[in-house]
Amino acid sequence: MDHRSLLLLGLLISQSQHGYQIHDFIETNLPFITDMKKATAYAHLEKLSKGKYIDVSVEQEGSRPPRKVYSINNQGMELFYQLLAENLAAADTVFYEGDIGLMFLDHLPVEDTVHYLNKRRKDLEKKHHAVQLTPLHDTSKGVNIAFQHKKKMLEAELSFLNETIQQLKASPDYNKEVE
Amino acid sequence: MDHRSLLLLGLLISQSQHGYQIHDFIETNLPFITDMKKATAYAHLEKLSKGKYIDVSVEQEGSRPPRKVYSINNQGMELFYQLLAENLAAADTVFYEGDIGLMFLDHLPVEDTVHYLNKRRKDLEKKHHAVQLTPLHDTSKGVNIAFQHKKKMLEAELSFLNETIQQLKASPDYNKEVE
DNA sequence: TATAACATGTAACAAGTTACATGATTTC
DNA sequence: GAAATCATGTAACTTGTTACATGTTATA
Repeated sequence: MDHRSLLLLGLLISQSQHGYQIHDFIETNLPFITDMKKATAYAHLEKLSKGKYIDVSVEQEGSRPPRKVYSINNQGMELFYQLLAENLAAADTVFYEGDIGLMFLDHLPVEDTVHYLNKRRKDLEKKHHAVQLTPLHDTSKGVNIAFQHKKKMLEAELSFLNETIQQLKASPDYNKEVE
Repeated sequence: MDHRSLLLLGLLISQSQHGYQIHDFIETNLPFITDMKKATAYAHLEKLSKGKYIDVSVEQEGSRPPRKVYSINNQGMELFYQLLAENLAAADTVFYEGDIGLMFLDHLPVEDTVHYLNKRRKDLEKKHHAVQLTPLHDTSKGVNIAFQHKKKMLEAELSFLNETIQQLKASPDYNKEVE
């Protein structure tokens, strides 16, 4: 909730924008930070606007669909700083759905577990690769740090997975024939 | 969704249990794996029961409130293996809310950012400490691995935070007087 | 000429949480 | 005698997603 408003406000600081534009920016540039959907972005912008945190002005080019251009105002800046402080100061609790599968790997033959975890690793490598390739045309220090964080966490996942797979393969009841 | 059913089914394999008991177990033993709420657990158990994946029998001790004891059946075991395979094979996409704050740290004086991130670090250290202290009376290999994963991810967070704070402190416009 | 991109919005749906209701028993 | 624990459940609410409706303009 809060972090979505923070994101929208933050993006409006660098320039006034309309909803479509903001969502488009998020989708093409920040797919590793959030997957906020269009309808959600529009709804939040309207809510921020109703709360007087952002101002609206309707623009229109020719007979193209009119666009609502949002600009952050003083109240919005105050809210931004408040949300930013809260966000920076708190370590959000992250739950990993994948941990639940791990909990029950005793119920499978080691070979099967290794087979599935190898798939997980491939999946992960693809994601890691994608983050690597992200163009950082935005040279903002902060955005860079956020990307570094994301990359580091993916690498931790990858290193954990590799260790775990090795460990399982080293177990006495692992049948090497299946490879 | 899926991972919640997987968890409940998995816990029912080791023993038949009633909802209160299962939720109690989760709350006291798995606070780092999930924070599934009571109402959610009950609802999922009822859904699994309606889907014929688990059987119910009502027990009652004296005049205490009756309890619905759930047992996993063959259909449930099949579902369990299917959900387990899917869970193990997929790397779930994790978004870190904290990344959004990081993105905008350019908008604050470095000293403020450092101050907030130090708070974040304390918060994180507390969480890391708590995981460290978790009693692993359950000696299941899988549960252990899941906990190791959680621990490793927290350590990656911590290491990232330390590096980032150091980096910020090393920036030319960081004023050491404030410490 | 079809379809993708531009631009906004709404209604239905999905999933989970909060808060409460009920009522017995054990503990402070 | 009050409060916590045991045991289940429901209704209202929150948040976000999916899918669609609308209509123009650029592109294939």
